[in-house]
Amino acid sequence: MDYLEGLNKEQRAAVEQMTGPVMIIAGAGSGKTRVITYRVAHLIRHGVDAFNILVLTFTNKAAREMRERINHLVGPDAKNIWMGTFHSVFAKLLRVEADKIGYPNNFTIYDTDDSKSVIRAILKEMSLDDKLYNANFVYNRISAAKNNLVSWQEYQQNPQIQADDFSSGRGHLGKVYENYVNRCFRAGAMDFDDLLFKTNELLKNNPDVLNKYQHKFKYLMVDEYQDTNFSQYLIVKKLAAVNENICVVGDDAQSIYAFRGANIQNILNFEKDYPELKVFKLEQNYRSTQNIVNVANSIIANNKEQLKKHVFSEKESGDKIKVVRAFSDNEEGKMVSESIMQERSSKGLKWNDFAILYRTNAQSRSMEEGLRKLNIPYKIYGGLSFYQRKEIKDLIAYFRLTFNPNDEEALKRVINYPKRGIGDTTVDRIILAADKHNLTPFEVILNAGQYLEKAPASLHSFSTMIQSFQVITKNQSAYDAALHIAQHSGLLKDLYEDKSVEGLNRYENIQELLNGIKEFSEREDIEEKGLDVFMQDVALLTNDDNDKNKDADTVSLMTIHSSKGLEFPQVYVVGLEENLFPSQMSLNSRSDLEEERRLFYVAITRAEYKLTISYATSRFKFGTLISCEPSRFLDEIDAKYLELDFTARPAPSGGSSFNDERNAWSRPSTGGGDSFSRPKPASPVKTTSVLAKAHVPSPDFKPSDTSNLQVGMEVEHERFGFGKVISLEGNKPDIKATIFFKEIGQKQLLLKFAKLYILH
DNA sequence: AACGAGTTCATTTTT
DNA sequence: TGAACTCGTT
Repeated sequence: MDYLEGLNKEQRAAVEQMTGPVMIIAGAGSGKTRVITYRVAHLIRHGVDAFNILVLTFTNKAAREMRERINHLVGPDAKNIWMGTFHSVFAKLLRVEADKIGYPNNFTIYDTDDSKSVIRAILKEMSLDDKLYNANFVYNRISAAKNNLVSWQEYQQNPQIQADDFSSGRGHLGKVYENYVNRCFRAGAMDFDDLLFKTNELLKNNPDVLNKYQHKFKYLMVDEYQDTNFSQYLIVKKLAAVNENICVVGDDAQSIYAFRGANIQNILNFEKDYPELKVFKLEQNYRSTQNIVNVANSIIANNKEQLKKHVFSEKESGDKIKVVRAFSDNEEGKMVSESIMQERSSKGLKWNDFAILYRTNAQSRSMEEGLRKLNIPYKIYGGLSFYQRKEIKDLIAYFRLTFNPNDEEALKRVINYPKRGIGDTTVDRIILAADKHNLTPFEVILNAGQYLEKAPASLHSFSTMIQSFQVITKNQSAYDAALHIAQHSGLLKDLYEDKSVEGLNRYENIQELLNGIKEFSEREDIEEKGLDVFMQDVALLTNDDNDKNKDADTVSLMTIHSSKGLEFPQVYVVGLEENLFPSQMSLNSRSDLEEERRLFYVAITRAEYKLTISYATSRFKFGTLISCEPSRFLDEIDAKYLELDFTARPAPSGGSSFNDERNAWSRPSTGGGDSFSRPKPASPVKTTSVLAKAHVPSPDFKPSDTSNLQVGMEVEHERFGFGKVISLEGNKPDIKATIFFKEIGQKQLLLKFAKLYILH
């Protein structure tokens, strides 16, 4: 068992505890992934069948990484382990068992945009105030309900929830929830939360199914357990109920997804659920210097809710943490870039050794600018992923529609893109008819003549096209089918004809997707490689699937959230300002603020030996310059670990004690004192439209019937004023009139739209 | 039906 | 700043 040699005592004990309920509390940098992968390897070496192991992670990346490492330890057997994110594993399971819950097994997975779009449509149909019923708000509310396994029926019956909704004037939320669920069901679609919600439903209502998977998954492991929500918690609990070989790994200090329903209580519940529980604490940090670990500890000590543990490092104490102040977000980017440039050359490092971490994606811009100016290669992780780009979603919508014509969001997306003369009015009529006859929109289109008053021929050719795609996908490889659809939908041509820079880019992205599909169809390691199989994973893929130049030497830029689990020799955490980090949204409750603090903890503990923190005293937000206060988190760090670098601007007269430094955090003295206080002019000059100086129509202005309009007549136009008809051309409804207006000159107007009052 | 100009509004984090 | 939506013109 040579591989056990590389583990410390606690790690090894955790690995060797193969049966029964196990909880591993793993401090940052304590070798958590190592323990999980070794533990899996250990199980397999002790005769556990890989088919009986289920490993659940939070991100695709973690799953991939783990699979690679396990593969390395145990060889090809690794591929028989069920390993993946909660969402992907249970999506797979649901596809097998779909019929038990009345879903087709080719169900579509709606992403957040799709879900919100459905909600918007419902709100519109119910004519609810879209301020009060903001789609984002409604989505989050429904999502929270699902994550807590509250069905729409329960939602509507729960007095507490109803009281809440009524008191906030949103008494219809329960009905919206109901309609949303039904609409998704009709479309054969599940949203992200459904993948877990429906799994619970499935396991609850089908004892035989539950039994089957309880015996299949004899050994369960859950990574990042602190990030699980109630829905996930319950699935795990149910699956583990027979064998109770369940091992969860987590760190309460790194719980940063409560906003998405994650519940720290799950760790506490865990102890209650399994009295036999064995707990292992991994407290030695192998990643960072003592200074960094100490700073992290001093930050997290401000949180009330946490499990007791003592993370320590035996590495050297290392450099102090550098704090940099800039006077603007752009300067912050510049200073960080210069620092990276300098560190790299003086220490002979690679770009790879650096990461810039920020709270919000929007902050990447000023960083990018700084890096670009110095020609520093960088890569942004996260942000909007490849699969979220419009053109990619468009093509994928065609694929989706081909496999599931009931997919309403896909339908709405492509029915008139590229333009084929099926406008909003027609689409509205289709949906209306679908509601009325209890059909799916696609079924209405198929029988347009029967259900619609007037059915444009374009509808028929559209449905014929989709049906032809269905035939193609049955008979051709994923790549050939995808290419065929891209071409025959007209999408490729439409993009090709757009010669703008962005258009070119979009075209290339489509090519890239097609290449990805080609690679997929040529894979040796899987049996089924139809386009439908490719599609099953797409909705769950995120940022870094097509990571071609993974090994390129670049500086990494990402949000702190997506940095979890990673490490870099040198880390820059930027934007340490009140209302940004901690985020404005977190200031209302203690628990939200504590989550921000844990986020800061995560950021700090990414660094191996050098950590730089920066903030700006002013920054652009929503296009306007605002002045910023340094973050309260800075005050929470013991000053003895810090090295202030305020060289960019003269610091105010230097106080020597730490408390005096509170002033030093603040704005550098840029001469006149509060130069940032009111950058806005007193009068917010409202952009008065051109209408301001337009013609004011006569008080009794009303449009005349213009069907008998003649050349030479004098007319009044609501905005263009008085004029004379010069000529008339065209026929039937498209008559175009050339009119000379006194005030603004000659204009051409289409009579069917123009509102004209005939004077004589 | 399609397009363009203007307006409003929101920005935390991700499967 | 920008995406998403509305409104008016062709």
